[in-house]
Amino acid sequence: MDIWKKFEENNITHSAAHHLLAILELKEKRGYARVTDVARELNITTGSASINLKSLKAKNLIVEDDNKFLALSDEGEAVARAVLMRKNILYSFLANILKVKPEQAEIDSCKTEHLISAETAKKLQEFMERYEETKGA
Amino acid sequence: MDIWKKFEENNITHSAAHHLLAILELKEKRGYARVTDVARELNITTGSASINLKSLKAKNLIVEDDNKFLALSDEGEAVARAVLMRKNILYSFLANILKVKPEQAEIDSCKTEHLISAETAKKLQEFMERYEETKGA
DNA sequence: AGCGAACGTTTGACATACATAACATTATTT
DNA sequence: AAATAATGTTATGTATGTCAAACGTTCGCT
Repeated sequence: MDIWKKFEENNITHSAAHHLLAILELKEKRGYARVTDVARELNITTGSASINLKSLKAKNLIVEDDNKFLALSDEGEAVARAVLMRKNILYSFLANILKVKPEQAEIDSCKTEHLISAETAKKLQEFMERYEETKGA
Repeated sequence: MDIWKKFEENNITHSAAHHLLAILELKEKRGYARVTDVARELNITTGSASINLKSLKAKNLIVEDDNKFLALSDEGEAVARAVLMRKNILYSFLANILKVKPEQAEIDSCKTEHLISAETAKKLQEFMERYEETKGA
């Protein structure tokens, strides 16, 4: 019933996913992530980032130390890595198999990375493995 | 720059797409579509439908006759049919090629139908045609 | 110590998209 | 014609997500 409404029923919104990804990337790239860093990374104002990150803290996806440095919780990191993996699978399928132009493949995989189900992601990956094999090195 | 922000930059929102699809379906199935019919089809209140449809009228995707019967404009129909086509391509790829469970394929294709680019849709379709051929009837 | 920059939060505004509920209008039914 | 039902619109409220601008705190430099 009401399959179309499931669009709203995501564990995570597109915006939230990218806040988590920003922290993941910042931590790996620079070792730390603050509100300002996330805002710069996402090219939004610190006001927006502050509010958005607050709700992610409330959901226990992000933790903050006494110096206001941000980190992903275990759950947050799991979510971020899952999204990242899906995006990579999608991008790879679009760019390498369908031969969609890199720029467009980037956009399309970014738009859908947080929306596809675990089942679809898994089956797409398996499909690509078989496909590469068949194509034969 | 800011590829992740392109999520918002769609011609049409998920919600709007389904309002158009509802009208398309109602017209084909019953010959007419009013605010109430759309609300029932989408399982939202008539209040919400009224407001949502108003903005689609403002964008000239929907026209209304003097009896408040709704129809898609040429542009609205083009948008609706494009979305429908993408959904069918996606569903077919997920269900028939990846063997994603029908229920899940339905959900995933519905979530992404309005997000994938024309290029990706076209190339996915071509890929499937080649794939079916290769599989050879 | 004090000044200014950087940082973070809060406020108020806007846009989308949903809900309820009250209200007006139009149709049906007796 | 009057009562009831169906239809449609218009508040009002919620939630997300953006902005700009004001505010306070904290940090660094002189």
